[in-house]
Amino acid sequence: MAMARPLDSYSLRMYGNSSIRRDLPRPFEVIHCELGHASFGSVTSSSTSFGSKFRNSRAEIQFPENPSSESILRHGTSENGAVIDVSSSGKLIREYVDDGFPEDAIKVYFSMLECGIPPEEFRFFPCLIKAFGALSDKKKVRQIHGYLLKLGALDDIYVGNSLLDVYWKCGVAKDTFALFEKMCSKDLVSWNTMISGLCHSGDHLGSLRTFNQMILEYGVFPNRVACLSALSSCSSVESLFHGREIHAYVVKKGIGDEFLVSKLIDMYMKCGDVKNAEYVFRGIFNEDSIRGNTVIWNVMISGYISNGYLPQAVELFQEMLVIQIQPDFSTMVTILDLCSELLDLAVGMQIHALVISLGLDNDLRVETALIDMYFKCGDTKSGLEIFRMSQNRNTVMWGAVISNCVKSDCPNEALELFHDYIIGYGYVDSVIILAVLRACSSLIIKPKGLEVHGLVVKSRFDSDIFVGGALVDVYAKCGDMESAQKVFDRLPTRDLITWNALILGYAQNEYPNETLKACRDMQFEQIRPNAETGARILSVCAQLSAMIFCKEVHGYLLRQGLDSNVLVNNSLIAAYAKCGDINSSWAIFEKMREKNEVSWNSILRGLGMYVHADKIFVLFGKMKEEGMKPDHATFTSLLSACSHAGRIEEGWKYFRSMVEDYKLEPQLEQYTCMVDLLGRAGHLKQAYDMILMMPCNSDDKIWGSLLASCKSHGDERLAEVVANHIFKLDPTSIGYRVLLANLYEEYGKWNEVIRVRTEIKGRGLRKSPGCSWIEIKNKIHTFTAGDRSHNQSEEIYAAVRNLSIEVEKAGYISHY
DNA sequence: CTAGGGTTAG
Repeated sequence: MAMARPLDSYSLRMYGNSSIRRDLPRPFEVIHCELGHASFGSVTSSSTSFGSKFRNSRAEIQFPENPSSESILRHGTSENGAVIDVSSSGKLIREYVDDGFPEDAIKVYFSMLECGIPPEEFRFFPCLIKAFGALSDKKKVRQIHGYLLKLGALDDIYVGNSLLDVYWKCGVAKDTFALFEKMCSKDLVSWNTMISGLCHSGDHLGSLRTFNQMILEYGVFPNRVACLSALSSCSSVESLFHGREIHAYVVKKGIGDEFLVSKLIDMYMKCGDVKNAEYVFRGIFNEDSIRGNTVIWNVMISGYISNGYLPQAVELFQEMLVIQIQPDFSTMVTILDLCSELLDLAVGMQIHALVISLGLDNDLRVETALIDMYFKCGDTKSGLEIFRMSQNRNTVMWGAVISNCVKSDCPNEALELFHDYIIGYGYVDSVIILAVLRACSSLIIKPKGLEVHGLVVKSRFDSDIFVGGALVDVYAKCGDMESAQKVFDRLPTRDLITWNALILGYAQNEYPNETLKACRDMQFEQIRPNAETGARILSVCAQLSAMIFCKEVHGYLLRQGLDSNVLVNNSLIAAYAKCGDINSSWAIFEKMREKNEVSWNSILRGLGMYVHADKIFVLFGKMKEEGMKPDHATFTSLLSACSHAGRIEEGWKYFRSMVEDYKLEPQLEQYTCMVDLLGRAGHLKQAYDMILMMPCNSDDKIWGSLLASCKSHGDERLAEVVANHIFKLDPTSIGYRVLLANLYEEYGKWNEVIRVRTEIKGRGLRKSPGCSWIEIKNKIHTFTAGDRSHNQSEEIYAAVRNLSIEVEKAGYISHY
């Protein structure tokens, strides 16, 4: 993705703030004359001088058409008396261009002309063209192009080739092609300029096409320069076919120097052909001159890493040290990346020691890689320490530390660092802004999000889809879908990530209709959802127990060809079970060709709500047979099945097995299942002791389960104790107070009933009424007790009365 | 006088 960068000192120099060097020999006294952005000087002279001509010419360079009257002289004289000749101005121009002062170089040329030297004497046009190119102003390049055309200088192949190159560097591919077509003679350099220009401009296929055209249509055979560019293009488009052809050609011609060798290895690695990369690499052991080339080793190691050959990368690095190839900063950066990948802190620390002994610990890039390594290997403290001690921080290093803090689940730390950063720098880049937005999202802090949003707009990142997606996510997490939609609508383009952020926002905030609409709109834009989109929407379907929603999403995912995805199917199993359609869950489970642990856990959990416990136990046996490893979720499913069926014996068996056979430390969830199981079976004291003895903190759910058991087994004394535990955890708890009151009521403890009910009133607590809903034509209609707001409520209540009569006729006896 | 150079920090 394209990243906006603040202007650096280089570009500042290019635009406006032209620096004129004083330390180089300056034979001419210079006056300034405005010319577009850049300023030019010209020799002090009469009003008829050429300098005054381009002052009036609306930022156009006016090249002198006729030499001035005195120009019969071969050698001009400047005002301070220095003799100027063509060759000394040429040398000066070259010097200025090489040192990065193109404006001064151009001034020298004009001065030369003003001194009466005719342009046709000049033989440094390629250098002058380079100077124009360095101004990064395509208009000025076109002007010198026209000027040279008039002079007839374009017949010179050097001049043409230089112009080609400069056009590429100014990013005007169209003009380059036009010139290339018109050039009457093309040599290898012309072709190479085109091939490498295409390569650098990102048109790798065009680059390879030109390479082939040169050989096949024009019979020009490539040299090593052409091969280097073409190999770069092969790497980028991963064209192993072309790469191998070039490899063969290089071998046949015997032009394999160290640059070509490393490019070839790089090409094979980028194409995923590790075997051939190794083959080329082994060749260097026969060539003493290039065996010690560090870069080749670096390319080889980083190639191994990017192809996932981590042990080989380690081995090669060790070999490199053994045969004493000098590692450089790039080796260190690459190896630190390897440590991060391996999550090997011990080796990372050894590399840190090596970095210090090599004296590379002050290298900004190495320091940044060290910070990254420590964070990724889980040593946040050391990562921060290196950052704090670093003498040479830059935006990349700040980005490394801030984004790693967010990834390491320290969003507060990240926001503090960001605060320090922004005070010192005043601008942000996209990596930092993304990290900060993620921190806001995970902390759900909207004010900070709004502040960063302001910064996003100010820094002109508001049309960046990555940043936009992160902003949508922040607003969605904070529940402000209106703002999320606004940000989304303003994005110039949307991709899967941004759509996902919006859809999940609607889903998580329980807007099923908007969620589905967004899914349809995404489809309309021809963007296909990925498995994660599907899984996350389905988890919302499950949360909402919304059957129609679930079916529609299922159909949608089917049409998108995601029905064979494990993640999607696991979510479908859970969602259908939650919506009460266990048959669909089972059908999906049976049809799945690829199942993982989560698939088994989902179906066990789903079935646990509906079928006989024995079936669950059998299924668990099958799960083990298929080599699946039970985890906490598996045991939660098993234990809750035992609890529903009152199977104490099996409950204890699985609980013990979890600890002993699978070395899984029971969590609150599993303890809750056991307390529920014991309580339902009337082992109230045992259940109570279990809560007190378990190593984790209790919550209202585990106590609530026991309270319900106390109610059904009529132990009002324990109920009081249990209830007090709940009220201590949640003083405003209303549901459990009602449960307690009902318990006393059932056993005729009227004084206690009054006490609890008075407390409820005194605390101003109100129980939110129960609620049910039904889906009709993609709309969810909700109903609460006594609600008459629905416009068909009369008919609805009439239907309810009729149903009640029918139910009683059928023999149902209501408890109330 | 003109083309080109490998790995490479968030």
